[in-house]
Amino acid sequence: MQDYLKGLNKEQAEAVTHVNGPLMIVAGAGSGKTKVLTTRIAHLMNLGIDAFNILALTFTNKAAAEMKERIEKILGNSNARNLYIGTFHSVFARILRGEAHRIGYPNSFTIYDTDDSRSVLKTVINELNLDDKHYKPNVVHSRISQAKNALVGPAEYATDHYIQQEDMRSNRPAIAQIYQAYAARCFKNGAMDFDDLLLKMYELLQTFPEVLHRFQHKFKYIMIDEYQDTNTVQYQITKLLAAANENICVVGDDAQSIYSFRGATIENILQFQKDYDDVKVVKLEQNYRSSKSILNVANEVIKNNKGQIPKDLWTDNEEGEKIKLVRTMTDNDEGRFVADTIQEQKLRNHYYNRDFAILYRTNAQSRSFEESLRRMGIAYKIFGGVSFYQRKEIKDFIAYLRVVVNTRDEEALKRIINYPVRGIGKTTIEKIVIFANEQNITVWEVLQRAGEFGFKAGTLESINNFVTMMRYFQSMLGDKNAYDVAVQVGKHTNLVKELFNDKTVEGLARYENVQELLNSIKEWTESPDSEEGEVIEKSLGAYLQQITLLTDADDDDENADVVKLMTIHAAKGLEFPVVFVVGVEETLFPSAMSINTREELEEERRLFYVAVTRAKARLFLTYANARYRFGNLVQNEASRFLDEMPEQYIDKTYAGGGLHNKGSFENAGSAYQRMQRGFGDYNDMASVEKRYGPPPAKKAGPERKPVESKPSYMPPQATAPKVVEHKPSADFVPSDTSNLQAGQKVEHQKFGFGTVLKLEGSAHNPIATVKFELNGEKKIMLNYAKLRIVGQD
DNA sequence: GATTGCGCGATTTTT
DNA sequence: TCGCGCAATC
Repeated sequence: MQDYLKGLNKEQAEAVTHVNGPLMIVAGAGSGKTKVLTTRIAHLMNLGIDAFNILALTFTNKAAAEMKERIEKILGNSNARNLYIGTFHSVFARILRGEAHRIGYPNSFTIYDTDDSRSVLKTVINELNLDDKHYKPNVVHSRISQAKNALVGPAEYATDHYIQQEDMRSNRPAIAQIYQAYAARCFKNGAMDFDDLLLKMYELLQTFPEVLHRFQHKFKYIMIDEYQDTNTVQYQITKLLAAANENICVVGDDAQSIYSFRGATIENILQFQKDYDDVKVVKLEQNYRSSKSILNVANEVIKNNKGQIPKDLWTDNEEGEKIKLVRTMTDNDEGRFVADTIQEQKLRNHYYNRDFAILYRTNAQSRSFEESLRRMGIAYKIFGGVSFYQRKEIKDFIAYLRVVVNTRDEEALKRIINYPVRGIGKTTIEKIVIFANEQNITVWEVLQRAGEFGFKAGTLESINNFVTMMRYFQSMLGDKNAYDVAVQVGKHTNLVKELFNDKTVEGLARYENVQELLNSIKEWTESPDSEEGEVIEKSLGAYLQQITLLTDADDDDENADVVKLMTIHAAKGLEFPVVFVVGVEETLFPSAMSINTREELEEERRLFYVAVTRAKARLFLTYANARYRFGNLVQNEASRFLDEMPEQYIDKTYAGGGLHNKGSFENAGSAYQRMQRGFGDYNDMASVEKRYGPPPAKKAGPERKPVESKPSYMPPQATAPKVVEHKPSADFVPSDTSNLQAGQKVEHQKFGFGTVLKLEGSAHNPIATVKFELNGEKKIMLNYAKLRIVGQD
């Protein structure tokens, strides 16, 4: 027997050693699923199966990276490098990078993230003369996304009776039309959104049998993690790929299916046994993660869901601590309680920050925990906030790179055409877009042939300069790597300089972020290629596609000693010694949006199950009597899920308000009684306010320090004054600036003293660039702003 | 072109 | 309450 098989229990070993033919692993929470998957891959390779022939699909990049790492460890060599392991999206993006031309996209197609998609939708909605207040881009987007994930194209969408009825009912009959226009625009832009990565992959395999055969032959062994969360497209693609060899292994747990909003259907896992003959089914039912108390509570709650695959999850672990159920007065008290408890647990049980996780239903709940943790000086990190790549300055920079790689990308082109300012104004851009639409050519083509469209001489010159610059960047693509191109872009566009000259607090942060971006491109460029066989492309195009699929959860630094804050969704697949599940209240968890049907409610319950089963040793569930929502205090009841938990594993506590409630578990009895009575006299808002004071304090001033210095996860910046105030001289009289010269010293009423660097713009609309002593470089329109000429420099 | 001030809507969850 | 889009000013 191989060494690596020794640490497995009977069922795990059974799953690992099943080599050929379909295999379904029903893996309960904490049952060693990742171990089985990685060991199985190692086993396959040990049997002589080539790494190039193995495909493993996961739901996060992080899960993929972890798998790779663990396989390498088992094998003791780096053969794992050649495995195709990744998320559905990233693996398909990589394949499409070689094949997209077949379906009319450039191979260097752009990947649109959610923001890009919404922005294109907004454009399209306006072009159709529809009201974007009524056809809200995000509503429309989710509708289109659902359709794509269910393999429903624009044509079918428009004719499907049921879909049309739904749209009529919500009074949005034009969604079909928008869908059609949106798809056409994305295509014209040479861009795919997240859903397209799946949809176009499917179309590719459907339309080109030779491509299908090639990949069927290549991926002789297919493994899919979190199968319960696959949607229709994903299901169909894997079915196509697996059809030739039927060596497909899926791992899932129907009790942890929490992505139906993304089109995932639990049917896929239930269907699996019907799709193939002789499906081997292995159930992993021993939990190695959690204490008995925790597991029993989870099991008991999930029993309230109907139609589960029968399984009996058990553990040999100790009974452990009871689950602490804690009620607080407000969300701020909840934050304080959690921070206090973390501090106390660190002292009492010698935990590190990294042993704690705070899990919530919605991202918006993180605020009170951030504040209390910061106040206690406990380092933390929020996962799933605004990603680094979503920041404006980063998106601007990346937009240049995107256009360089794919000139069809109108979305990016519009973003940068006049940024930094180069005299191609709003009106000009509107004209350009109209020309492009009229002639059915791309915006870039209009720019290239600008001479034919009768622009004014000045405008034409600006356009031509822009085109020349972009062509210069493009000319480097062939022989320069991603980093070199990016550096040139930064230089020639003045982007970097512009940010450098902005000396405000935000300006500095933006400059640092762009530097950070350049560093990351460099790092990526220099990271090792695959040793043999496929060389991982280090082109700019490959880089851009890659980063769009990154989320900030992916760059988790395991070693960082920080408390982790994230949504329950983001916590799936992770485990922590001590877990706080917070905000366990009606309307929040279960969410008010999800209590209308049994299906929705059951998904919320599964989510609760996922949350509870993340904990290894200690679990705290907290909920607040009232919380601030949009500025007012709103009352909530305890979540119904709490009633479903077996009492004998629960320790109920009331952690009152204020800072002096440490170790208040002693008064559990009376608190419990008060809870039973529904908190009697604290039940009205007036007394809550009276006792706990007015709404939360204003954000602290500029002294607020981020706990971590990494730019991508800085807590929200306090708003520092944008302009360093200048008090105009008493004798301030605006000068006649018609003969202003570069080099002259001037005073501005608000910006203070500065030196004129250059003059541009037309005679009737002159613009001066002035470098102010206190506020950096500004462009000043002389027609409006008043400058006093102080003298020669 | 850039800044400021006002009014309004927002909270599910993610690749 | 907060952040964003839009209109009004410099």
